[in-house]
Amino acid sequence: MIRERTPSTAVQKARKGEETRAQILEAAVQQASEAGFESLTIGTLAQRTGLSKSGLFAHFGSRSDLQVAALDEAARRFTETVFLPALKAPRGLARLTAIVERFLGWTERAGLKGGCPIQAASAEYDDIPGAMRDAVADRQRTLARELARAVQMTVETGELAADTDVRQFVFELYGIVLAYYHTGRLVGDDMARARALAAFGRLVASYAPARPAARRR
Amino acid sequence: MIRERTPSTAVQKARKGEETRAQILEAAVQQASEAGFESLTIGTLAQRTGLSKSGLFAHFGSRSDLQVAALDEAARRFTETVFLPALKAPRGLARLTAIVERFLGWTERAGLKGGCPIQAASAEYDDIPGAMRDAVADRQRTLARELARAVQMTVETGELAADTDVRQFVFELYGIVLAYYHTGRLVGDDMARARALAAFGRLVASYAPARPAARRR
DNA sequence: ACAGAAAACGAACGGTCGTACTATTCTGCG
DNA sequence: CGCAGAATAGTACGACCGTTCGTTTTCTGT
Repeated sequence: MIRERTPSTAVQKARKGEETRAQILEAAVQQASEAGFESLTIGTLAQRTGLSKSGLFAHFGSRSDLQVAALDEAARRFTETVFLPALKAPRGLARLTAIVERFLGWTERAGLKGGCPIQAASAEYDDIPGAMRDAVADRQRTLARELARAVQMTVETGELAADTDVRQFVFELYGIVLAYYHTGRLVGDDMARARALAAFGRLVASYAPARPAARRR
Repeated sequence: MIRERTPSTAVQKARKGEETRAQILEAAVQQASEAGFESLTIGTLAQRTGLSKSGLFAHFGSRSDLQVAALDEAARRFTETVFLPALKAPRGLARLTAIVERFLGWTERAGLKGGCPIQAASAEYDDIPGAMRDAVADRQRTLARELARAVQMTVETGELAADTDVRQFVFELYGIVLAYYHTGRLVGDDMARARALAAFGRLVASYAPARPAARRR
């Protein structure tokens, strides 16, 4: 992976092939964001990257592998854009709120022009067995687990009721995010974001502890 | 298929062509439910219905028209399966609850094997200008309006707070439905349904009037 | 029963799809 | 510099795509 001759630049140079591969994935994620993973076609992508069909194809064993790789790349960016920065906030409600705020419209922050690729993949391959469905189901499980962890911590800081059903909370939280993505194109992003944040506030309030405990620390 | 002149049955027989067209749309909606509208291909559909490609094609001017027709048919079934029966419940919370209960898993009740076609279309064509996007956006607006009407009635019966932000309520309600569809394939339909109904109960409770008013009538 | 209309068919089109194969060009190390 | 191996290009393939068109079959109204 890491490669270097003279480390003149901060970023380590990969071998040429990996660099090209990264460029392809960049284009692929962009395309998937705009028109779904089913629109990831070898020819279109080759044209977009300036490669020949066969040259591009050689980087992945098959179209399916390319799609999965693009999904992985999208997930990597999601983590990088949403979760990692939110870890700087103190655990508990602050961090959970940071996650939600970054979750809403993360694609824009990540430079994607369309919607959330992971959600797109989820909708596209829900009922179609294959490598893509397996990959996307795996990603969704990971996401749910990480959200649950953040919620659990918020319970532990006393900012949510001790008897909070964490999975139920995550379910409702994810619903808000989905509604946000769904509504965005219809009523404008700002409005959708405001509605989503309001909904999140109401959700937190409805799970508030009986007698608000002092926050730890 | 079946054909007759004398109207011995209650249902008036359409001309042969319209009957075939209906069969095609039946197959198309089924297919869209299972694998999305982008999977609606002339060849596949012809094979499914036992028609020739050109024979099928003649019923619609283009693939795009076929897709839109399939979406319209799906929407018709949605109304038939979800809204119309719920109108029998008295206006207010009872009717709203009936709508939600029928909304969850309506595809199964309508005989579809996959997910909700309308939601699939929504995800697929969000960012792709064209006839399909226009059609699906229109459907979504109609749906939001009808949900808002049911919620508004519930406010008027005093079962929701008088200062309820109806659009916000619909936003959150729709999020629950989306989360249900999204979670269903991951954790099983029963579990997802239970979570969705619990979330709906919590949503209603969180918008409860300050001092619960007596229900009208 | 028959004529005219409607419906369905069959073949063909130019394209694009994913994927093999081989050939060429480039890159990085000794 | 030269050479091995990686990276990319080129070409060809069979399959399917949506669509067109002319023909044939089936229906329908009288």
